[in-house]
Amino acid sequence: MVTIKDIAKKAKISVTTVSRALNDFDDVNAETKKKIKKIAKEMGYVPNRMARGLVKKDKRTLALVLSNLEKEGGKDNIVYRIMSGMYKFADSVNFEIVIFTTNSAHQKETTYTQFCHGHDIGGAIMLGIQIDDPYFKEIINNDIPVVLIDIEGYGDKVSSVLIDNTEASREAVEFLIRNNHKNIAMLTGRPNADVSIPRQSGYEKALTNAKIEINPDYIKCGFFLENEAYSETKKLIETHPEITAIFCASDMMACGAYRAIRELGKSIPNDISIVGFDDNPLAEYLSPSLTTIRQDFYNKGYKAAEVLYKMIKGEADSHRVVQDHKLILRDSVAKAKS
Amino acid sequence: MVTIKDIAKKAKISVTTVSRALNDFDDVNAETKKKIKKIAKEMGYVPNRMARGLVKKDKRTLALVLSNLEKEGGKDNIVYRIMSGMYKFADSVNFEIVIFTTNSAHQKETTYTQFCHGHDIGGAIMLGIQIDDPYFKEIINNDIPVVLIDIEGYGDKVSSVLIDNTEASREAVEFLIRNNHKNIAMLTGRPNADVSIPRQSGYEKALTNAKIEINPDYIKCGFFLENEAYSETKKLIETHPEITAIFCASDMMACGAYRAIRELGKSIPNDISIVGFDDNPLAEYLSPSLTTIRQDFYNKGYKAAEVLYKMIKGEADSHRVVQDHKLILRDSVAKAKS
DNA sequence: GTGAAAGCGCTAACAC
DNA sequence: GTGTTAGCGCTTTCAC
Repeated sequence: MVTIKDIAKKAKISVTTVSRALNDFDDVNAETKKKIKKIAKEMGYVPNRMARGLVKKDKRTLALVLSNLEKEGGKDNIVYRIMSGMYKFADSVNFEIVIFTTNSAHQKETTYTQFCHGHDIGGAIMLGIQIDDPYFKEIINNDIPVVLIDIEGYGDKVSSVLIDNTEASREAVEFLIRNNHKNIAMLTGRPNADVSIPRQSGYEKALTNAKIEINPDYIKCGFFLENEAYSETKKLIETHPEITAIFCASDMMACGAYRAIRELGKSIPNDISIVGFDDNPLAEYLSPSLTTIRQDFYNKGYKAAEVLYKMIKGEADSHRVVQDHKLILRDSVAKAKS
Repeated sequence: MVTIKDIAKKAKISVTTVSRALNDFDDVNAETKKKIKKIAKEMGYVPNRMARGLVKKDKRTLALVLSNLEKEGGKDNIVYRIMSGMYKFADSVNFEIVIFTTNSAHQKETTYTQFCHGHDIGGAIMLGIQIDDPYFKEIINNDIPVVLIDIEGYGDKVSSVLIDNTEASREAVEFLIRNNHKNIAMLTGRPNADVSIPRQSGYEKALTNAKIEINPDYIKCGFFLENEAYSETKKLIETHPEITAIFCASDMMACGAYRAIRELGKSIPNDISIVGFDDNPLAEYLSPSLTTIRQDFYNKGYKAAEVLYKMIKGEADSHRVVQDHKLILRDSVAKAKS
């Protein structure tokens, strides 16, 4: 492994000058600089991040805190897409990402704070964290900048990247209403997920705007889980056969609903229309293909990394980034028979 | 940030002893050790990985080399599941993983070797790399241990984790044959993917064993791509209406085949049976649900990390780890009409 | 413009 | 058992 010392020796010059040349300081002779850079290249020199990290205070590493990176890890590829975006940006500014995994249940002996100190972390992106997570408070109160994905947090070092969940849900449900549906049920997500509340508000708002009364019996919690959604849907349709449409706060729940409806011998969309949320890859392969709200997860990751970068650099304060969403029309919605 | 120096000061003892105590050396007084550990805990001491990494030669970091971590990144969650497994193991031995992304087309200025040196990498896991990748040779000839996923490589520092692709394919096609199919087509993967050859061999082997002649016209390359598979299937069925079954070397290609068959007004599995490969989450949600070969990707990642760990520790030489696979029976195969 | 020297936090000789 | 010293590869005062 070639070090600046080797270069110095070869160039018959001090390590100091080599260091300065390689870091493009102006107080070094143009000739010398050029020569040193050439030699460094020839010898295949690579700066050692550890050594540099040890002495410099400006951190070039981000932590990605992943909650519940579990065996099955959801059938979506949301985390993957967010990560792709993050890496894309991080790469472009030569930042590193190191992943710290946690789970709410079993606390590891290494805490988040310890992790950050041990790695000279400049900032962190949190994904999949929940509002009642023990980590949540710790992270928010930490002094290093944080970007939260899909969850709001307050503090001068805390930013959030999310979509307008209320608005998106409202659009989804309004689309159903425009298709003459009146008895519209909703499958909500985990109550401790920050997106669950606005998604439900959007649903309620749409109904209220259309002067449709909100029926609490129509609102069931599916915990973002397919199986939970399946059983809730089954109960829902059996007890309330008048329901003609269901808005699901995630595509995975829509999958569960599909299964329940099919088992009850009903047809989608003829008997019951469905709208999902996320546009996970499954959506277009279901039969019928699922009308849903699309989120750009790749861009979410990219933005999150960018916002974090700016906070670390001191170029930006904490703020909220609201991303666009889009209702994707497919085949799971039909006009309600009037 | 608290350092061993701080601890030393507080304990009125030298840094050396603190270091040794914290690292559980036996040549330090039990009393002292206990005291030091207590103080360290109280002060919330965390060893700085950089400082340690700088001075120790035993590397505790793995590189995960991800080829083509792209925007869309496939609709499967294979990479995600492999990663989950890797992190699980790495966590258990307190190893770190740092991700290096590459793509075949655009070479980054930082090469793999540079990356490894810059990070004091102990070993690397390669995912998604292809046999004709420029990186491939570089990596294989590098002196640091490598574990390849789904691709064979030779060298005394090179291990592979894979399934028996030939055998798996043979089983898949034999299942079709047992269902009276004789005119069985195959959609193969990218020719430069290492798994493509054995998967095709398995197909041919099954046919040969059953004394069915191999028809080259029945073998089409789908490049693991849905759209490619779609158009190839369409051509295939149009020109060879006698085909009653298609074996696809990936589930994504099966999706393409589904679409083509449906558009031709034929039914799955009544007119044409399909078997896929991977058991990606989509498989069970397709209509009809897809019979396919299941791979345990989580375990693949876990094993890969474990093998790498052992190589780094010098506890194992390079070797091949062959994982189990399983034919998952669903609804996309029917008995051929005789 | 360039170099000598100190030090980041830690570990590893070697002495005592 | 414990402390002293040196050094990992790099950056950064501060002289010259």
